[in-house]
Amino acid sequence: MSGKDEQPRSTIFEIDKTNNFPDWFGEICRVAELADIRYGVKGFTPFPPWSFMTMNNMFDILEEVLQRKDHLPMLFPTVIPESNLTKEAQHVEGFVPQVFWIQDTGEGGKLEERLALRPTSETAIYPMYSLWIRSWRDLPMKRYQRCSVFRSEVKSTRPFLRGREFLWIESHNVFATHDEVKAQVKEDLETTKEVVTDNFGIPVMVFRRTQWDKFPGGLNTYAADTLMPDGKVLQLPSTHDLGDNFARAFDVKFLNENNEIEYAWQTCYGPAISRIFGALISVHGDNKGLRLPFKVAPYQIVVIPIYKGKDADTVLEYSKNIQNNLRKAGFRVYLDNSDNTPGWKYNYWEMKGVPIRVEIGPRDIKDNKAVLFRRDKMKREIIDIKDLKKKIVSLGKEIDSHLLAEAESKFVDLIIDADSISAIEDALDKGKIARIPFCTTEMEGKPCADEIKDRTGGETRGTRIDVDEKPTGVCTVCGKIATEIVYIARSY
RNA sequence: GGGUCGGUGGUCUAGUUUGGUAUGAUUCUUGGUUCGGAUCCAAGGGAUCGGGCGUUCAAAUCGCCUCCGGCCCA
Repeated sequence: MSGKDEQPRSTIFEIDKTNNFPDWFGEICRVAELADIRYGVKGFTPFPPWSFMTMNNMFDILEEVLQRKDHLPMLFPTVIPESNLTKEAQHVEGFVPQVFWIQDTGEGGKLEERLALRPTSETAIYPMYSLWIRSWRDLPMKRYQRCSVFRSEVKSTRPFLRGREFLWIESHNVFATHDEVKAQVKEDLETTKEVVTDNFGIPVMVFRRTQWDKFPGGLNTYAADTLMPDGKVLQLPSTHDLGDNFARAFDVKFLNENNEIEYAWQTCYGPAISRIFGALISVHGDNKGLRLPFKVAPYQIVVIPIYKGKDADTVLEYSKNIQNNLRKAGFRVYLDNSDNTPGWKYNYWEMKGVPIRVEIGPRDIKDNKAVLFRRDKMKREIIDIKDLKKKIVSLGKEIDSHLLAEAESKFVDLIIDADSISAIEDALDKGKIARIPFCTTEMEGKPCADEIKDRTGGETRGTRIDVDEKPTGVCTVCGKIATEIVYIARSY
């Protein structure tokens, strides 16, 4: 055995993410134990610990930001009576086709009124808001709930990206004026940026959606899109200016300072953590598996003890001490003292995406050193054991900013200005996003968007609100004076 | 919603053309061996072949229905 021409017999995970993204996604869900599609009900999947722990960390970060901005948590029932669900006409049209209904109980019992599994909770919450809000002194009311919602999607479902039950936070806010609503929308978009980009390392572009693509029943929808490895965009948190439409439908009124009754103004904001998790693994993952940000990884550090028979006790005890010390310092640490060989453990935890690995062997103990490995760059360094905590703190930050920087690099040269439908198609075929002057995002512009969709497969994502852009010239489709610049992308 | 391919121990898979005792690997359990990039050996466990109905002496295999999944298109 020369040992030189031996190939590794197999790998725990090795798939070309860039050229084979659908396979990559399905396999990583299975191998890393993120979602188990064997449950047997379309669009419903159990989430094992590895994905759920990560999503919980993501929820915690989001809730911390919301609470810092004066939103209070609450929880409503899962079911909504049909009469409430159908109070706002456009909302009905938008959501009822996707509703799961409960109508029976026990053996042959019939409910007097059908109950909907909430597809979103406006129609559950606002009837209660109508009771809870009496005076301008009750406003603003800023509340949110962390829950799952149910939508009978007709499109093909995928774990995390499109499920029929998904995990999210929905924030429902009530104000005395429309100006406050606009300020809340801005705050929500800042929250999105802080949470999704600064904490999860996922860059986004923020759009005001077109009138034909807004939240059913609202005035305007604002949404963040990110870019997936296959060149398609994915909608992440969206926030909605509901105007006073729902207040009128659900009778949410308050007495103002002049003792006059007024309808309230509302917003809602719905970051779907399970979907953001899908984006997170897709954006950061590489051919060897997951690369989880330090801030959200269930285990931030895995300690791998390395020993021959006679060293076992010493090395194990030493490793346990390191684990305890790191835990005391507030890190999430796992010590892998299973029977597998070190090489197996390296591959396994790299596939799982643990950001930092500490290797401890007899040599290191003797020299007061440790081997520190970072998953994002697959690089090792040998450090003094006394510097361990300090190094981990700085390395954790470095990993997260490196993951973000790498993701942002995919946005460079992403946008191509197009002046014709064939130019749009060209751009999309290259995996780019097309930017065009457009007649209008009011309903009158829909035929132009439909034509683009038919001929290029691209969807009109709306107008950017995180950059200032002024149109010149005419609509790329109909030739009327352009009033807006819109972006066209293939999407999920 | 349209099209298409698929479903066989926990996982991956052979077998389906030509109906007749279901193949191999891996995982798992036990014992030993090994441990700085997937140790090796031995023994053991594990499947009413997605579900239902039909054809047949006989169905993983043929037919119909259905559920679930992958991919492509709208």
